[in-house]
Amino acid sequence: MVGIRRLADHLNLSIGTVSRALNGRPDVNADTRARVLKAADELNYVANQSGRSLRSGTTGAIGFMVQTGPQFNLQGESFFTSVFDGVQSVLNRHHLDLIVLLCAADEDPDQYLRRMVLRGFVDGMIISHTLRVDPRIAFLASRQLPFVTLGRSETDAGQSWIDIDFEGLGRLAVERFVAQGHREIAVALPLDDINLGHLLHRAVAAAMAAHGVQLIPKHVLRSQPGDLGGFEVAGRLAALTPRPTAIVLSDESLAIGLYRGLKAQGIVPGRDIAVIGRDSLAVRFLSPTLTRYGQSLRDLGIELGEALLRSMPAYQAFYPEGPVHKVWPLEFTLGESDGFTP
Amino acid sequence: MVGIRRLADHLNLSIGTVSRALNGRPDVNADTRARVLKAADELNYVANQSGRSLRSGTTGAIGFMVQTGPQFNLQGESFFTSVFDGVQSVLNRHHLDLIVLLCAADEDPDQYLRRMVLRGFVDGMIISHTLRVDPRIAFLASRQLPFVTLGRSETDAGQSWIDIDFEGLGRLAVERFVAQGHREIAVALPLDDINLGHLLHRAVAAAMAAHGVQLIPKHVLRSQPGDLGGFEVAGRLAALTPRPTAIVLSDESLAIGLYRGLKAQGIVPGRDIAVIGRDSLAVRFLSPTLTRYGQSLRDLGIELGEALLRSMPAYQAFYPEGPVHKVWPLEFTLGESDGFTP
DNA sequence: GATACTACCGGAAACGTTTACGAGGATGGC
DNA sequence: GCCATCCTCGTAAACGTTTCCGGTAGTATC
Repeated sequence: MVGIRRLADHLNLSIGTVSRALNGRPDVNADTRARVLKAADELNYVANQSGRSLRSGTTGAIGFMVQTGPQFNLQGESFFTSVFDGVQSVLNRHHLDLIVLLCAADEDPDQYLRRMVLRGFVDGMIISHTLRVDPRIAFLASRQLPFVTLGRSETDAGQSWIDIDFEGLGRLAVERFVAQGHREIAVALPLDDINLGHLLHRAVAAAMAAHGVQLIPKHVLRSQPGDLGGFEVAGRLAALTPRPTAIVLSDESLAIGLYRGLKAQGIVPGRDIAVIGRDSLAVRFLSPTLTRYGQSLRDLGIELGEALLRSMPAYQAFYPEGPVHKVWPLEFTLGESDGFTP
Repeated sequence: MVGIRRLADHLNLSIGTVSRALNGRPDVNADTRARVLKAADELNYVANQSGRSLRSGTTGAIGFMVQTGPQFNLQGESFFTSVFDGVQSVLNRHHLDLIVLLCAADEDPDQYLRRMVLRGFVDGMIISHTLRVDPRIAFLASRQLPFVTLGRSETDAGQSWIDIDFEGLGRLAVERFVAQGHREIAVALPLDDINLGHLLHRAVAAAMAAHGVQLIPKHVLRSQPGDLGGFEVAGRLAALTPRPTAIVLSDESLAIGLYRGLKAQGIVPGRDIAVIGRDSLAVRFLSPTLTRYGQSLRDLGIELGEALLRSMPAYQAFYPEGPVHKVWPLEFTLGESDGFTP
């Protein structure tokens, strides 16, 4: 292991000068800097991260916490890789690296976040899957660690957030349904207190009410995300009498299981029921094609990365100050699944 | 920020004693230890990771490097979350945390690994997507960092590896095909030099030769992974004259795009062509159902985690010594897609 | 030619922790 | 009563880096 001391000895310089040269400080001669960089490359010296962090208090890494496990199986995935890609492209411009912290399904997310933050690996955090009331936000704020959330929350610590337009999804889907004559409209929501479920629920109810239709409590179908949840929803949907004639889905991959479940019941989307869902790679291959709302996840990731940098003092020279609150616009894709009219 | 010094002052102890108490060293009184733990909890003291790593040379984190980006989009995902889950369950038993390092598609994997390792975040590494000749293995070995690979490689540094049985996949698929009378058999492989492609290719050719059938070079279809690759393969498959009557797929999600592409050509799996693929969550909902080989990915992850711990000196008291080389057994699932006989 | 200033560099402290070493008291055996 | 042993704890030296501070030249100013 070659440290800065050996590098300095090799160059007949002091470690202070070597450090300054490597870190681009102004008070070092251009020639010596070149010499130092050359020698560092030859001896392939790399600064020890622990030493550096200990002294400077920064690590150069940003954490992105996601939840995983059986119930989040297919769901978050093509989703997250696109978002990661966008975030990374921003961070890399500033020599920051993204590390993904995945909380296992059997672990408490609050505890997990706490542990990872206190470990001191990261200079900033991005958290997703925000709950309507989310203790993680208060914790991060209390630690004064820069962070942003993917998803709004009613717990507000003044942080930036970027979110998907679940309210728009609910409103637009309902308006399509109502215009086609539907009155028995259902909505599939997550089980837990994740905020997007609340937003979608409220938006659907409001849009229906605005058209003089009522959202029946029995038509609010809560389930696990992913294909299994969708399958289960299909069963419960088929058992309802009268059966709803239309349904809007909260989760990207609910549609897959829903189609499978409906098929088992002899119900064909677009012929026997109208379905509007969210876009993802997997649902693009459903037949009949799904009518859906999506968004550019890579761009969303870029926005997320920039919002984080805004909140980090070291980078506020590059980005305008102040928190970002942005609801990402929806992109509509017409499919065959909402062709059915009652 | 409360450090060990403030904690020691508060307890009227020396920082040495406090450190020993917290780290479970034997030479500290049981009462004082209890006192220390209590105070640490109350003042919610958490050891600074940089200081600890600097002194002890360990971080308590294990890295799992995966590649992402457009061409790895849907593919690796339900796959990896299951593997991660297994790895994590092992590591957590020893208070190690898993952090996921994802290499963007536009970055050189060797450079990325190098950077992350030299950053000094991790005590050990798991790498996947092993190439037939993989410089990362030599690099990790030269750094003497404990590591294991998910996937064999011809670059051998004596490390442990766990792999999926691609040779079995090729052999068993071919045997099924041949028994059904197929002679024009194709195989879909990855584009790059990833070792699994080589293994599958060789196994298919050998199994066919053993039955007096020849693998025609034009029937080796190389493509990107994922649904897009599968779609492309379908087009090239349909263009071949005479068209192969059977195909075996290397990638978990090729089947999705393949089905879509075949459908566009009016070719139905199980009726016009026999298809055998690999299992994943997404392919389970194809229609006609896919005949496929899979494996318990969570168990594979557990094995992977244990293999890594074996190679770390600090944990060799818990696990038997020596490298692990394990080819994971296949689980067969009969579907409708290989029902076609020429 | 004295002063002021600049450019560059060395010295040394500090970051927070672990751990080798030794000191002190208590205990035990003879 | 003495020596050996054990238990418990304090002291201090590391780990590798960054950064403040001061010092030495050299140059410019008058």
